[in-house]
Amino acid sequence: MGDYGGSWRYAGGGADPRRPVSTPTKRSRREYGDRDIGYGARDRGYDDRGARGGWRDGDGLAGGGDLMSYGGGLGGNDLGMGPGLGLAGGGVGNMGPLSLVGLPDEPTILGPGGRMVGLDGGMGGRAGGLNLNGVAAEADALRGNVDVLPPDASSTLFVDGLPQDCSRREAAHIFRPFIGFKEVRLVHKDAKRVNGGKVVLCFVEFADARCAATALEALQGYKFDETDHDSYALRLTFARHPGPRGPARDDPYRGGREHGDDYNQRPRGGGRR
DNA sequence: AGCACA
Repeated sequence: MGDYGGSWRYAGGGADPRRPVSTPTKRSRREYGDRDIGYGARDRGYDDRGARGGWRDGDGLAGGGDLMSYGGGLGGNDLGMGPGLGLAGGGVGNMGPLSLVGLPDEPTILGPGGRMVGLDGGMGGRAGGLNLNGVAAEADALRGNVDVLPPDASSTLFVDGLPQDCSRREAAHIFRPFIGFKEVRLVHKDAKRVNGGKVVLCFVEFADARCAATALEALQGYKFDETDHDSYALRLTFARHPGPRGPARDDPYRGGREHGDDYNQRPRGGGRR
């Protein structure tokens, strides 16, 4: 591992100085590549509903970002790059003098700065930025893929399958960890079957459709009570009629776009602050 | 499948 960082530019003491710098970008790209983020691609593998891991990673690192909703892996890679580059930067700095001595006639090595010093300084100050940019670009590309939400996506989730004795607090507890979570509204209704008794429905409000989608994905099939007879499994869908409290005034992704969502056009100026 | 609150 160390050899990699050290040889960032001049592999093995300048064995092949002309060799272009091989950035770690490749590796990360590959990782991005086999990331399975297609929305609703598969049929609910609850097992990977390591939801837990999923949203913690992505959302936690996203930092301002509902944008990263689906990007559980993005954050990770992002972080991975950071340290790596830092090392590289350091390597360059240390190697600078050596390289100069060893290969005085290889200007390209010096890079845009034309001077080792310049390059070094540049790396120090900008390394993060540069590479972050690179990552960001890839993230953007990915995001294009991630953006795909079902036509009926909205910022409100409709949750069914909660136990009758589920409290609002209990329900909220499940959704609170997700980025963009706003509130949960429980509704007690009579079951279709007369014998059925009550059924608890739940509407969960998120900042935007993507946040909602993330939670939906993660919690789909969530077993509320593992020990129970049929072990309640949550069923989540997007609410037909996005909430009154308005899908967050700052929600640009509200509701299905390619959908004649006239009902989505309700006044959102609720003024809830 | 089952969708309420304003």
